[in-house]
Amino acid sequence: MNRPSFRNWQSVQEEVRRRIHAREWKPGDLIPNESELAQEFGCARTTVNRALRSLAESGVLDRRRKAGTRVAAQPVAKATLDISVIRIEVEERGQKYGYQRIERDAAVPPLAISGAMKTSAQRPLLHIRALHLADDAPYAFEDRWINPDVVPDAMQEPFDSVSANEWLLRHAPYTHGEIAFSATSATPDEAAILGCPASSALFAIDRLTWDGAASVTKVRLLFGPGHQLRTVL
Amino acid sequence: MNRPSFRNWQSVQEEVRRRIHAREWKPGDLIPNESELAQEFGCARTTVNRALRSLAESGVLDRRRKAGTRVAAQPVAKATLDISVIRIEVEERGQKYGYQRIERDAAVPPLAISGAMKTSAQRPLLHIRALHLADDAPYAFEDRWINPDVVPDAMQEPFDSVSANEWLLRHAPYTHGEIAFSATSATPDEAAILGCPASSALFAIDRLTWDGAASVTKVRLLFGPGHQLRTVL
DNA sequence: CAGATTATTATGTATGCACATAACATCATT
DNA sequence: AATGATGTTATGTGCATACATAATAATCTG
Repeated sequence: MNRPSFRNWQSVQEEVRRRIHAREWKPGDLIPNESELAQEFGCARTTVNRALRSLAESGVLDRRRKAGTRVAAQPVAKATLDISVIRIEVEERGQKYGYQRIERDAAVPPLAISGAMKTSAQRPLLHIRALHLADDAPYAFEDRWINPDVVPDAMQEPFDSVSANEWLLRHAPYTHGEIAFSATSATPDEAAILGCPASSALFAIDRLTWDGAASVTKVRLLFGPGHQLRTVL
Repeated sequence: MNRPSFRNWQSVQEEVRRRIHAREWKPGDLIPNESELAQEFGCARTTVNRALRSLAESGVLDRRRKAGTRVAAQPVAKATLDISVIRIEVEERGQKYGYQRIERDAAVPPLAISGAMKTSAQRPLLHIRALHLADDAPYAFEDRWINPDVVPDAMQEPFDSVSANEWLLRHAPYTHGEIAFSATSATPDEAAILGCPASSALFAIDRLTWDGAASVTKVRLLFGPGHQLRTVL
């Protein structure tokens, strides 16, 4: 029997996936090296490398120089969440997007905020509270602090029609950030804003972005009961 | 002035990132094509391609054949969550992992389950309920249904010391899956198991995995109040 | 001029080769 | 036997070249 040839990296990847799935290569197993696979598959080593590198990125393989490539013993599923602007998120659900600014002022933030943002405890920050709507119903409550030292232009923005969520993405570049997801019980205030019973279980996204060593903005987004963040594995 | 040369793809990537961050290339802008950049950077087109491809994967650039490469207008932040085995998760927090099986039986699932898993409404599935502990305190409550047609070996497993969470990853290959995050109010039953007040806001992860067209398992993981799922941007 | 055909162009990828680098193995030295 | 130098090996990457492919632009044709 003449073995089929795998002449592009996608088909090599598929074949490797198949062998792992078929348990020909079991979790923890060392697989043949690139040169051997290239010979077997009838393609260049570069092509095999491309396929294996991609599989390593998605967590299926563990690769180490000299040590070789092995099937991930503990296959960590990598779920990639696309965090976009809320307006886009709502529109992609086929709903009408709406926005309401609730509050905008400069204020000295609670210590938890200035601490996390590494700003001076007395320094007033720009504080925005707003509601995002989907089909005229409350969708997400945004509570945001902006560092005016990093984004001075924000002080001139009213954020009454364009959300800070959207404005910042366009005007405030950042280098890195942290994001956390959690569940929280609605305070009476939050419940009133989101139009849900007090103590409802809300889905919370906390995000903190940095431009180098300085924090840009810290935001908490609260989603009403029933909200799901979904993706594929 | 002699321009610096960028002789590896990481430094090319860095330079592109810098230009975008410095607004030399603004969101939506078409950037020079690979050949031009290769010439400017004094490297091969392959190297530029590697850098730009990687940036496109992370959502910073939009690339289309012939149309060229442009800076993403709506930079979607891609948060990658590593979903691993709960035991590993706990151990990585430096805590002692514990496991308790609460229930194991074959039962006809609610319609919501058989519907989602696309199994016959009368078909009994393997039902496991278990508690994961961190430093002897409740950490996560696992409520799982397993499709015995796809994972017959599971019927022989007691799941009293090794969690289904871990056993399945080792013994039940899957091709794809869905995952959803949400917040939910603790039922009295759940509250008792997790040792928290009834109606507490719990963080829920729902996962459904498939092997081709057949569902492998559907699981709901509930985490106690205060639990956060965090990652970097 | 509408619609189909063809050319052009930028990205996508395969290949052979070379060398870099990390990690491990081996052997020599104290 | 501990320590350090050296070699070996598998992956990681760069380069030149060639061709593939998708999408657009230009051209031809009825």
